[in-house]
Amino acid sequence: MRVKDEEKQQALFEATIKLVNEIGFVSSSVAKIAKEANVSPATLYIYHENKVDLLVNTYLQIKKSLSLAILEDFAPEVGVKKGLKLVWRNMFQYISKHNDYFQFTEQFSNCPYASLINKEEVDSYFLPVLILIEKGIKDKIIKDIDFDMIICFLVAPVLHLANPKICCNFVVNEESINIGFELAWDAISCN
Amino acid sequence: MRVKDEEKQQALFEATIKLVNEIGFVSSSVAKIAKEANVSPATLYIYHENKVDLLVNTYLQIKKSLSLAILEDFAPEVGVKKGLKLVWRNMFQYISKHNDYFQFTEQFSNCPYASLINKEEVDSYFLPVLILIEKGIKDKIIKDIDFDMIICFLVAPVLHLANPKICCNFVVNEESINIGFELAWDAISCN
Amino acid sequence: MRVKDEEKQQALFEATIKLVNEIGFVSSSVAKIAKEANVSPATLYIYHENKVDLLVNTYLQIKKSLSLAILEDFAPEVGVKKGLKLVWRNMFQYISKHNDYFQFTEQFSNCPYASLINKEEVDSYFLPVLILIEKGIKDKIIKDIDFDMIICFLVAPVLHLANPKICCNFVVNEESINIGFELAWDAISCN
Amino acid sequence: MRVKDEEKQQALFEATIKLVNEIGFVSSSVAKIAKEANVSPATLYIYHENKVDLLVNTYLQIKKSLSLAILEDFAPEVGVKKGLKLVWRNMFQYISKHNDYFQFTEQFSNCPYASLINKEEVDSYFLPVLILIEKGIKDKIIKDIDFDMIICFLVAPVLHLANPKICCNFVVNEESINIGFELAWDAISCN
DNA sequence: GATGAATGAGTGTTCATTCAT
DNA sequence: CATGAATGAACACTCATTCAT
Repeated sequence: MRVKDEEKQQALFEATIKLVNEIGFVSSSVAKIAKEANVSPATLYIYHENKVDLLVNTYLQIKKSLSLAILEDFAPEVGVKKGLKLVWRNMFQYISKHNDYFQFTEQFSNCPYASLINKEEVDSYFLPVLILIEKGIKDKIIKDIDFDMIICFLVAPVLHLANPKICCNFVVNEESINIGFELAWDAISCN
Repeated sequence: MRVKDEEKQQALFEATIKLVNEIGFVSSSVAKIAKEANVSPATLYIYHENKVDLLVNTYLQIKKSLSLAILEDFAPEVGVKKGLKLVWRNMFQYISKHNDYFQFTEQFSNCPYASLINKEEVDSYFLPVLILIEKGIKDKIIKDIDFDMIICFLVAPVLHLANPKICCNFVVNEESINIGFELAWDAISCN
Repeated sequence: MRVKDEEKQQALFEATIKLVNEIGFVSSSVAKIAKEANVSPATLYIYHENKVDLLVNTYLQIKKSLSLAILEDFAPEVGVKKGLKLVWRNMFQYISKHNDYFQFTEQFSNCPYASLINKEEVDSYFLPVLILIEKGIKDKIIKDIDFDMIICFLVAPVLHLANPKICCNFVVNEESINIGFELAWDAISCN
Repeated sequence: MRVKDEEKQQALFEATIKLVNEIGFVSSSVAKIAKEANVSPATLYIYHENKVDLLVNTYLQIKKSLSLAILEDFAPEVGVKKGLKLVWRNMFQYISKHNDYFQFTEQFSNCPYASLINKEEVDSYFLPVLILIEKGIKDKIIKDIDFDMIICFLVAPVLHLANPKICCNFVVNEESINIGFELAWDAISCN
């Protein structure tokens, strides 16, 4: 993989996301993606080993940018609840702004290529949040239960609400974001 | 004249679910599905108009059977919390038992074919639960907020926890089911 | 071939002609023809050995009916010119009335199945006309040249003019039929 | 980057003509044509949008080459009869030489794809001949009747006589060509 | 580095025909 | 006699990938 033209690289990512969202994995052929990116199919293979590699790399790049967005202005010092609330709001805002990225990852997460992802590495992007939760548990602010369970009530509702395919009526605004967080907080916090 | 063979129909459904789970939508060709079902590719087209029709019908059948399982022993008279708890437990048990069905629907829900589903019809399968929640709101047992939000905290965590691709460590047992429900209940109930 | 229901037989012929004209040989499958004739594909095979047999039989039936139409009111006694003129007019009238039959035979004559036809048998349907022409040659009313050449100037123009695919503007009426015959007669007669 | 191979293009045309003549439109599959042309089926689609496009383009190329052959040495100055006689002879010679091309167009003209051809454009190839005929009519050398009728007696007999499927006994030589033309001329000329 | 041509293997689908009733 | 179910083979076409330039 000889990297040269950053623009082509980016055009390929965007073409991939756009096409997969519009016509799905099944119909998104290399030829179509290359055309959408104004690039020859052969060129695509300079930047990615093969088709699966392209998809995986696209996924990883999105996850990376998501983690950056989520941790924007994040400061553990403000306390557990305030910290998590910021993360919660950042997630909603990122997803609202980049709904196409989000749709892509949702599709990708549920397809067999997902198993090619190094989950631990992706998780590490979000480490500061995990540390804050652990602190919350230790300080008896958050219920002392299985970690997956906590994450579940913090993440799953966001993905559910923000997914227009599932919640087509849900409106994302400051108020609904706050209400949502209060429910999540009621679920995981000690009383 | 021969008569349509119910066994073939069923074999097709099972082959579809198995293959889609194992190799994904992209690689699940009609030829492979037919072979897995011990049926000629041409025969598949007697039972389904085309490949998409096969996938959609498979999805609908699963959703139907899920709704039946969820509502087993359901009796609104037992009260809001107990009623919802039963539903919650039924969901976990169904998903544990039929993890392959569940995986299929998760993939399907996030692929473009999902838009071909009449969502209202599918929702209607679960109507009794919706009515119980509405009663809970009216009786001030459940928070008076957007309906989607309530559903979200009741459904999304189940799908999240039960999905081995996401929560590979989570163990489904009587205790973890109960804990999960208590969190969900804390989220949606009036204190 | 066990013949029983004359109606089904006829329905099959008409369905074949209609479909071949509308969508061509290539797309006219046995299944479609059977459906058009309100008959099961399997039933078709009671009346015809296979698909080619169906097409050939359809062609032969049309040729037979054409020969009957052409020879209607034919009487060699009226003389060579009057006799041929009647035949000429009968041809135009038959083709105008049964343009779908005609289109079918034109397509069929130019496809490889045509070689399966016993040309001599078909020609024999039109024997009286051939005899009249021979008489015309003997009586020095018609030019004494190759027989094929005579037939050619009597038949080819009709097929050409009556074919809406070639002569889309040509109008078939009493006057144009007469003019056409005069040209043909000028061509073949001893001035 | 490789460059489009003119040889492949030509091989495809010839394979198409050969196969369609030998086994007909119905049996001439893309796979067979590609094999005959020593080319991958996929390659065929680089040169032609689809199968119909291949057939249409083949037809058009033949018509173009026919028009060039017909107008070879054509000079309106030699007069109407001599001019048309040259065209008549050129047609016979071209058809004799390229009987396979001719057979293909005969089949094509009578199949439903024919409607995809821009007839006016094809006609324009032969414009000089049409102009000569018009001059003949104006000069009262040719009968003043419907144009289609004139064309019919000039063209249909050639196609008829030259078609070995119809006139299997007819021998094309200088004498028979002349005799044929005299008949045609007797038909259309003002005696 | 970048490309369009080229391809064998595969796609979803339909085919002519036969089978079991 | 009549049928719809059933099928292996074939269909037109597209695929991910490589090649020659």
